[in-house]
Amino acid sequence: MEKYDPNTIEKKWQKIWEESKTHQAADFSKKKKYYCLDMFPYPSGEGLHVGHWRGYVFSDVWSRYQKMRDKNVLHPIGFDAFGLPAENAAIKTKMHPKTHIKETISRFEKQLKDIGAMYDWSREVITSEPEYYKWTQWLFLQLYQNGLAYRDEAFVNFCPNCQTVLANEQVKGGLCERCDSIVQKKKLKQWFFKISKYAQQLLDGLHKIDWPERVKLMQRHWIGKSEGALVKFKIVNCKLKIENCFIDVFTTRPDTLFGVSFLVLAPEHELTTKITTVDKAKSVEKYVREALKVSEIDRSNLQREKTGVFTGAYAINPITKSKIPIWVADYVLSNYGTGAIMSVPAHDQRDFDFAKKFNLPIIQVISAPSKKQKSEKTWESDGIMINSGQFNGINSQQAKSAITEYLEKNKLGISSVNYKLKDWLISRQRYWGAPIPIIYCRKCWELKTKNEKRKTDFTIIDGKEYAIIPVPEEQLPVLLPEKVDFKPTGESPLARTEEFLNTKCPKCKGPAKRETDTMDTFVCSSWYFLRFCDPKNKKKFADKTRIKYWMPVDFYVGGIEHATMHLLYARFITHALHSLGLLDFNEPFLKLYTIGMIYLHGAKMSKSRGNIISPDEIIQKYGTDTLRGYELFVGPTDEDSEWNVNGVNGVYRFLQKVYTLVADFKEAKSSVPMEQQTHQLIKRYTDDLLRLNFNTLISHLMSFVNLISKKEAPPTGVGGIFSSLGRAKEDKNQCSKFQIETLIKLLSPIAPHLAEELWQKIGNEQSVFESGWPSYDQDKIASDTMTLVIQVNGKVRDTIVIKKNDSKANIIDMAIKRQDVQKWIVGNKIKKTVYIPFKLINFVV
RNA sequence: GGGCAGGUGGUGAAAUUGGCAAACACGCUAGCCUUAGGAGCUAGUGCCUGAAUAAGGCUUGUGGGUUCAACUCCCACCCUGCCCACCA
Repeated sequence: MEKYDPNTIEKKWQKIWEESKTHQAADFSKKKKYYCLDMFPYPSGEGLHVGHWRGYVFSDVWSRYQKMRDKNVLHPIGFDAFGLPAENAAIKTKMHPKTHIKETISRFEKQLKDIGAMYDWSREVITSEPEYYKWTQWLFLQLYQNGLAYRDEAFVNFCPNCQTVLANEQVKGGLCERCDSIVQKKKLKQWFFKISKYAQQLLDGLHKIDWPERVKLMQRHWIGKSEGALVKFKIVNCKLKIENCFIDVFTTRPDTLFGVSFLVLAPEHELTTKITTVDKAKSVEKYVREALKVSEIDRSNLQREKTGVFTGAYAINPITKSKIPIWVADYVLSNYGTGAIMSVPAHDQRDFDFAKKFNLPIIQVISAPSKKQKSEKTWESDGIMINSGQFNGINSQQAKSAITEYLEKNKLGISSVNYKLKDWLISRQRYWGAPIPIIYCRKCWELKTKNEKRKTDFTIIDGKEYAIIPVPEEQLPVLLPEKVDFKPTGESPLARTEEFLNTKCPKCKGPAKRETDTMDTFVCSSWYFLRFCDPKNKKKFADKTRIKYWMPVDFYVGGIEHATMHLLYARFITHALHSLGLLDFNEPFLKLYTIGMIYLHGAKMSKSRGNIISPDEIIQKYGTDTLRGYELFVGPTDEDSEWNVNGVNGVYRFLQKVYTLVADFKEAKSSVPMEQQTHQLIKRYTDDLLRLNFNTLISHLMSFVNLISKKEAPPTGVGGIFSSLGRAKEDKNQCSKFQIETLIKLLSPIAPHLAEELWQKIGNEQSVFESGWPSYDQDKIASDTMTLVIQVNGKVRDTIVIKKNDSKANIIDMAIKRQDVQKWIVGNKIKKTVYIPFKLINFVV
């Protein structure tokens, strides 16, 4: 008996695959294309653990299946190599990020090659290579030239630990997504991408993509569309220019306009200081100063008591014409709506709390259904309008549009849509990223005529204006200099590098300064799937016809943590490039599959917790195929699962069993043993595969192998999925070639090395992956006899074997006569008989 | 506070979507083999009552409902995880 030696087999086949270039995808083919993509990893010094492997195995099984379905499969891999993790690790190990990343990538490459996946390594991309980031910079320029990238001063998120600003998406619950530090608000001049312009498109696009509902929902929430009205409140005794004497307010409840008893401005609101009366100036100034010091998490703490201060100013309610006070309070957010609200304490809990605390009037304008209303509470739902002049008596839902119409007619407001989605802040004060290809030129600014000086075209550095000059495309890439003191200080390390900072203006050829911030790594990863279509292209980000052939990605596999980061950014960039006429589709990923996390001892695997299982050791002991098998077997791939160290051995035992079964295989003398079961196996396996239930695939194979290695038929009715079909009576290892070939083919996506070896062993010269997917014959699955369950009052009392063509009356008669059935119905009258053909009979007594 | 998942043996889980709950594995028990076993093979293994391989009862978070029949559908509640969170 030969022994299963995974390490020899796996080395052998990996070498053969590599030498024959079998995994290289051909651009253009008569075959149908299939683009299956993993979210490419960022190489960290920690290496991959079995949790990371899960997704790679999953996508590879799917890719190999597609290949056996005769598709032209593109299954590429690369590295998201710029960014904080790499840079921080480099600082820690006192290495240059470039050297560090080189080492970690080569470690990752080895680990990824160990998977035995059908990656096309000839297309590998590394985002920190100039050949790649040249096009990331080019992308920036496309957006800039089309008004989709701009530099502006705003209150932004700053991580004091990472020493850089962050995008909204990278702040989770007031903490830095990377390092969990408390994020501070700072007013800074930064680069933004205008993702907000695409809010509606990004919302609409969700309808046409096959993504998990959970992810779509997260994106919908993040985009956060609200419909309502913008209402103008005129400021009383305003000393500003007349057009500035209004406070704009966004509300989703125009129906409550008669109930507005005061306005509240956010501390950051530009009018706050301008409208404050002299006698209140001191207290308002103090309040604003203190409010800006409070961190975002403290500020958004719901338990916190409301604070605020009166500005001394008043406004006019546009509909009631009554004079209402204007307050400042930090419960109003500056970055949502207009940064100012109309307060309706009777119908909003927050306004109610504020009104109670500062003793402000509460005006009820919607009557709640009598019983539901309690005196001390607000009523936030619909009801009948009261205290609302001509709108009294109608439903508050109708009042919404009626009042909005009234406002529009009288030029006091307009209906309006608001989104939570804010523009994407993409500049970073860190070293290890793609330099922003922008130059600031003082001379060009001075040369401009007065009416050419638009706000978007200049920036202020050290109190002086500079013209913003994009680096011309032919000068790309703007190389990231290597000799840099890259220690993060909150200011860009590149600003300390004179030879980078000082440059020549491409327009006027005079001395100029470079932008010294680098781009958020998420910019690099928001277009890499396009580069895989044509990774070596030196003239374009990718050739148009190649993109047309391969894109969009058919199947995208990765973690759910990117739901409102990478997956949103990549969609935005694709939508943007589409609107610029550079792509003829706008959704990059047709189908998305999210991988669940692997837990060990009830906790997420992580180095800091010390509960990491490394694939390397498992491979050494059991081989890659076993690990691949267990990664699937551990549980449903889209759910979190607990890793069981012993479970791996079960898969190993199974593969060993398959190996000996095939190695000792003697063709059966009898016609075709267990033909029916084999067809049934193909059906069950393929059905589960198509439903992406990969965790049950091996179970089916195990059941099948258990069945064919039985020596004798066990008594009928004993467990197992094939029990109703009877068992083999042939001697052990007397199989048909059909049976063995089917087994190997079905096993091949999961255990490709073993499958290739066994395929060769039974006399095939071509690869098993060229052999096509087995098909089943429905007629051969159907059986002449079936096991029918007999219930009495819903309880199983017996089973009988019936023939396909037995009549209903005949079957009921047979069933009723059974001893185990008689026992329960004797002496009772049968009230009802339920017969479900080929399934069961239920007698109700 | 809002939203979304999920809750099945000692463990990971399965159930063709309303039709035999616990497939397949892990673990455990017994036996065989072995100098030895963290190897292999064979058998058993949801829980309770029973000497039993007799017979019966119970069981999918809890409580109700619909149905001949519910892990599956409906209602209420409890617990766990995730996302968002003073978003006007």
